Amino acid sequence: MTEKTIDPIQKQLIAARRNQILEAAIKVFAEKGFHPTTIKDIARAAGIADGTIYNYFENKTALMIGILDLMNESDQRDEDFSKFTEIDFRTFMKTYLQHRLKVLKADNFEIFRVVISEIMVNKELRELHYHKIIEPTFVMAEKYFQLWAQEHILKPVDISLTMRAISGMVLGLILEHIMGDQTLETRWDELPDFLTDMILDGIGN
Amino acid sequence: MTEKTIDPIQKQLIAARRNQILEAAIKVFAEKGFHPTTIKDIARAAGIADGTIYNYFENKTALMIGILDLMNESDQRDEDFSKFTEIDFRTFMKTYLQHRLKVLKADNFEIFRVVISEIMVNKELRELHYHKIIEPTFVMAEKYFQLWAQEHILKPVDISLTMRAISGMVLGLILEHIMGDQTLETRWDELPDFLTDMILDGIGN
Amino acid sequence: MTEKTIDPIQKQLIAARRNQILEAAIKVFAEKGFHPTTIKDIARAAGIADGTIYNYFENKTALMIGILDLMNESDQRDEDFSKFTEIDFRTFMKTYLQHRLKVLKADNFEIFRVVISEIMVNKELRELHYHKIIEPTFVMAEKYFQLWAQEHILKPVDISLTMRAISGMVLGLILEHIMGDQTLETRWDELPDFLTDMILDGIGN
Amino acid sequence: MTEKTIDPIQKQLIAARRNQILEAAIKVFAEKGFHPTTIKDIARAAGIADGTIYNYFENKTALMIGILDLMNESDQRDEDFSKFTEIDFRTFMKTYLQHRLKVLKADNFEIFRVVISEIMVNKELRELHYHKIIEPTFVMAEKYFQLWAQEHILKPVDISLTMRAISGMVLGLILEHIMGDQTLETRWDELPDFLTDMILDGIGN
DNA sequence: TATGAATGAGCATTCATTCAT
DNA sequence: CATGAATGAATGCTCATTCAT
Repeated sequence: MTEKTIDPIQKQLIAARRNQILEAAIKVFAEKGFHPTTIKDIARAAGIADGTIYNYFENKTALMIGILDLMNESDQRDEDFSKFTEIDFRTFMKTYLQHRLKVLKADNFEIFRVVISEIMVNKELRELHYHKIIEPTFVMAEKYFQLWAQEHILKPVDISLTMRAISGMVLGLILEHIMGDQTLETRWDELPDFLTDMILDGIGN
Repeated sequence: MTEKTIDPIQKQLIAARRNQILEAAIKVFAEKGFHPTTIKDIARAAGIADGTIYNYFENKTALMIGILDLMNESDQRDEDFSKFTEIDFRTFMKTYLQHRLKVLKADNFEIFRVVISEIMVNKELRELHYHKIIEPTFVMAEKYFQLWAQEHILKPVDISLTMRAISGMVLGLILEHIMGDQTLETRWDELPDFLTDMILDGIGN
Repeated sequence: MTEKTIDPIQKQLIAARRNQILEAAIKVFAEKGFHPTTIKDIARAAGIADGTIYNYFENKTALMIGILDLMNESDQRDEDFSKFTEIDFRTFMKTYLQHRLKVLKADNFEIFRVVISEIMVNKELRELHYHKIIEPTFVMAEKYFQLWAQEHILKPVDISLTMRAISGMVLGLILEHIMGDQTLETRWDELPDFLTDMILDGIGN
Repeated sequence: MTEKTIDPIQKQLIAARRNQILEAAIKVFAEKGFHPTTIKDIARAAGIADGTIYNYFENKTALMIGILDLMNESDQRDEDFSKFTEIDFRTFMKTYLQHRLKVLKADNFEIFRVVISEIMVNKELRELHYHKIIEPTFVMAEKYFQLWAQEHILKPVDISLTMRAISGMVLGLILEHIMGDQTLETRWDELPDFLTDMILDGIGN
């Protein structure tokens, strides 16, 4: 009997409540991990009732998906390769790495650990993550690499594998950091410069 | 009054039973993941009673630790850097990468996913893994890198970060593969050669 | 933003549900004993789900504590020594013993057995019982005994030990009854008179 | 095929092993209580294998029965009323109470707690205890009380209830001690004299 | 829409007892 | 008779989810 008018104010309220819940979920997941966290934990952290969460998310996994979307959005908000076509490749690389490695600073350290862990093990999350984050990134990056290759800024390398190697290196370093490596924790800020040189010049004599 | 001699036959029986259980655990964890797997699942897969598992492992997490040890052992059995000091660095790098990337072929694909996921999120496992696997590897590798640096086979790079970047790259590529990247699955065998060139020569012109 | 006012109706509902569960627990504990009784037994007897019990009691032991509290409350409701100061001591003694020994009649026979048994063996229950029931009783009784001693109604006996001897006698007789003594079961109602004479006059010539 | 000759040496060995097990059981039960103690605990304490216990005792409850028998035996070894007929009643009472209250000193404090607790709740133990310990004691004691009554050492009281009141008082005081009463713990040794006077002379003026 | 009490399936773990060696 | 590995039934407790109010 209720009209299905799309009330924009309603929409905003819903979005606000969703965010409130997601922020609470991020906080608690980061502290306790995905499995040990209960819906009650999240509800308490959000200052609402357990049941209310189910008005905005289908189930516990949907919260993870929501968090993933949030991360994705913030990535896309930040990421803008277009301005880099003009500047030189070394500067681009440094800036890109700086940006990618910065996510681990501040508070998102722990939630990253939890999200990646769950992605690895949950097929639904994994596919979502791949299609909404990994794949588009590769597709877009490929265009730039082709451009740079054409302009002989890069060697005529295999772009597809190169991209995967570089992004893999970033991911792997983040993981090593997450795993507790002290060296990386101490020297994290040196990485953008160091990696850029290594990627562009190699380590062999 | 019978002496508590350590019966070698007993020892073998115990080791055999432990392996029987661990193999069952690997099989079921790989299929269903760590959390969704029940002790009953593992017992059934091993053809024994639930309780028997607890004669050999303190709890469910101890099974993960056992699997980690197994992987570690098989790594150490395979790994022998000593023969490499003589041959040239490019060959070494290819061989090393071949070896490291090979683990994902065969059946250990899925269990890898599960083990890494759990390591990320379980402090006990994480620390164990770091101290028994990561750290020793870095310590040993560092010696070789220093040697190569002295002989000017390498540029005078920062060894500590270089090692972490390379191993991170391997780890990251494995993860990207695990995450479902089709390109990596198809072209996995090209990686040793490709990565070696990239690491030694860089991609910049 | 809604105030967390303590809704009196909520409070009553909670109290009602607690009592419902406790009554079921008393019933089943009395029939089967504490250890042999399962949470499922109690839930079934209360006509609710297993999990619901844990919304009102932290664990199985907390049910015992709840029962103890219930007994304590009913004791305190009944017990009123104040009216006795005026009347003669012999009458007081008879009335007191009548009251104390009455608890074993009606249905509380079996639950008493179970509760005392568990108190003896569970430190938490034991200390709770001592501080909430035994100790206050002794403190209050001591005042009356001192009064009677001052008025030379009593011999100048050691009040502290006297109280313990009398209450011990009551407890011991209850236990002997519980243990299955037929004589006590048959002649239970004679005890108040009999014990009063014995305590006041002694049995020696 | 084995001969059923009653080998007296065999018999002694069996008795020795039984006692070894019972002593271990007493030790561990006293420490941890009946239910929390496992057969493995007892086996370890006795320095034998789990299964061996089942060659001497049918099940865990049979161990309790064995302990009860042991206590009973030691009681009967100590108890000899015959020498008391000659001496005066007051001395008899003191000696009897001294003996009965002494059991709580030394180590049998904790095991007493556990045994009584289990007797209260286990029908088999309860009936055994009543018929093998309580009843015979009452029967024997009744004879002496009748003698003393005939000789006008006692008032013409109801012997049956008197006995139960006195033994109940002893039991009750033991329980109050067990429950943690500090006064009784401190002044335990005063009880025989105090109780004797109270029982013989009463507390009323 | 918000609530939070009720639900009940689900699971790790324990442990008395058995029995082949 | 001694052993102790194997058994598997049994259970307290958790928690995602539902739904009446």
